[in-house]
Formats: sequence, C-alpha cells, structure tokens
Amino acid sequence: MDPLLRERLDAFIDLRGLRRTQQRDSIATEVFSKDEHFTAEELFERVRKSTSGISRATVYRTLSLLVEADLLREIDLGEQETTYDPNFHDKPSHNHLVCKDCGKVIEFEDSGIDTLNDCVARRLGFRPLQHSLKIEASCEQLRTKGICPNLIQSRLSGKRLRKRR
Amino acid sequence: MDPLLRERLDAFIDLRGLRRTQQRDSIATEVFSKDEHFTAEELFERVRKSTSGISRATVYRTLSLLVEADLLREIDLGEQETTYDPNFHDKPSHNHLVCKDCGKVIEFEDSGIDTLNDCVARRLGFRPLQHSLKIEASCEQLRTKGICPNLIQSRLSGKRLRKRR
DNA sequence: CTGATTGCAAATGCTTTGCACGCCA
DNA sequence: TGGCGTGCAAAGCATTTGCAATCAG
Repeated sequence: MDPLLRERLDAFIDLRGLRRTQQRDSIATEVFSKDEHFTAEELFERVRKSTSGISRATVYRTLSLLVEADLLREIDLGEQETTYDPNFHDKPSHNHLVCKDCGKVIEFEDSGIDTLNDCVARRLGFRPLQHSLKIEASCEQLRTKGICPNLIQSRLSGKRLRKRR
Repeated sequence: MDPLLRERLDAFIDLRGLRRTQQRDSIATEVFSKDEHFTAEELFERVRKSTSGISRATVYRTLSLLVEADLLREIDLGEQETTYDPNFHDKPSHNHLVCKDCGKVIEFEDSGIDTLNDCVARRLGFRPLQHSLKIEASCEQLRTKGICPNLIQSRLSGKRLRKRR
C-alpha cells in the first residue's frame, strides 16, 4: 500500500479518534493492492483469502470508512451492486468509458473536460467540488471490422459482461 | 403527455408486440406530467392518487419498460433508491449539477461538453452512444454571503435534503 | 479501564418474481 | 381464444444494524 495513502488513512483515523485494527489494515491493504474496480462481495472474497476471520460486516463498514476518508470512491457503472474505484488517489479526476459491446471499463483523464466542468459550474453560480462522467460507447473496431479486441480479451479473462436490469 | 412521446411509446409497444393497457397509460401519463425527477415509490404515490387499483409491481414493470424504450432514464444522484429523469426526450444530452449544500439538482445542457465527450471517445477507439455527467458543487453565494437561495427555496418547498450513506 | 470495533445473525428496504386471474388483440 | 398483463404476497439481494464479546490505546 502506497505510503502516501497509508499516511492519509492514519491521519483520518487520528482525526476521528478511531482505532487501528488488524481488520482495517488487512482490508485497506487489499483495497489498494490492485487498481481494479470491485464490489463489496468481491473484496470480501479477496480479503478472506489473505486474512481469515474477517466478516462481511466489517468489510462493509471499512469500505464506508475509506469512502468517507475520500481515499476510495463509489462509482456508478450501471450495476445494482455498488462498485468501488481505488484509483482516485493517483488520478483525482479521472473519468470512465464503458463499452457496451464487451462491458470493458476504461479510465481516462482529460484536462479539457476538467476545465469545462469548472466553467459550467461557476457560470451556474456554484463552486465545483468533484464530478463523475461516464461515457457509454460501442467499439469502433467491432463495428467496422467485426472484431473487438476488448471483447476477445474479456472472454479470455473470463470476465462477466454487464448485467441487464 | 406530449404527442411525440406518445407516438414513440406506441411505436415501441407495437415493435415489441406488447399491449396497450389502462395501467401503462396511466403510469406513462403520470411519469411525463412533470419534469421532476422521482423514485419508483414517489411515482407509485402519484399514480395511486390519479388512478386507483394500480399495484407497485406494475409501476416497477412499467418503469423498466419506459427505460427500455429509451423514453425515461435512470440517473445516479447518490441515493440508494433509483431516481428517474423524464426530461431526456426534451433535452437528450443534458447533465446534472448537484448542490451539496441544499441537495438541489440543476439540469443543464452544454454543447462544449458534448463535443469534448465525442472527441475523447473517438480518440479511445469508440463510438459514443450517451454520457452521464454529474457535477457536485457547493453554493457560491452561501460561501461568500452566507445565504443560499436554493437552500431557502428547498426549505420552503419542504424538500428533503440528500441522504447520507 | 473504557469506549471503539468486531462477528453473527437478524433486520431492512428496494426491487423482482411466481402464480392465478383478468383483459387486450 | 391465446397469451400478455396485473395484483398480491412472497422471495431476493445487497447492505445495515443490534448486541454481546473483544480489543486498542
């Protein structure tokens, strides 16, 4: 876990008069061990493998904690389960593009978007704090060549495609 | 209900071989009778007042139908209940700004944002289909003058503020 | 010590579903 | 008439919570 993240977490814990526990430590470590998005249940499975005896409830409670500390962010990918994104520390204002062909999620940063959001918000009389932008798109290669590299990739990696409501 | 909307709904019903029922009619009429966002439960209450004997299940089923027909859109305002936005027919690519001081939601359109999203998506090798942008912000007037016109307005109208997770 | 934290299981709350009846086409 | 649509209540599911035991500071 990035020392800067650890520091921020420690600061938050001190600020709120909370306590450092083995469970919180294991969970936080697992959360930031990959840059992949995950659900509470997925994280619970990961945590359970590395450390035994951590309950689902504690995973949920710790996730809320990390979100409140602004170290972790809930994002909306259109699923019913809440999805968490651990990459906002590295890329504080990144956006998401979701391919509707394969469900693949691509993160990207764009200073133009940041600037525009800032302007729009101010014009409306507000001070922007943060934004979330999701672009849904179809794969251009799949459309023109009939081949979607992401589709193949997602099949190979066995990822589930997005659920429909 | 806007005749254009009615037409689109009828077309969808025909296309899918569905049936026109009194319940679907009442619910669709209620959905598009205001431009306000709403939850399934809120709509159920509204429908129940205008027409008797419509069940919650039918409200849920009809909402899914309208979403599939792309006449209605689910939006993420950070609540746990799904929020529906009936205004995408009039403003196909509008965005949302949410004031964290009063919870007020402002809809706005911006062609600059549309263009930028389009460019970004194409640069990444995709064909953009739709986007959702939410800007969270604080009220500039509240910050500088200590008065938030929206806050007062929302108090007067008795609107509930946003729930915290 | 003392209050924060945890695990467990029960409870919650939104949404979906199975089934029998009713109604559109 | 043939199914699609509906109402009702039960079920599903993700998430939260009450409580007693445990642990950090």
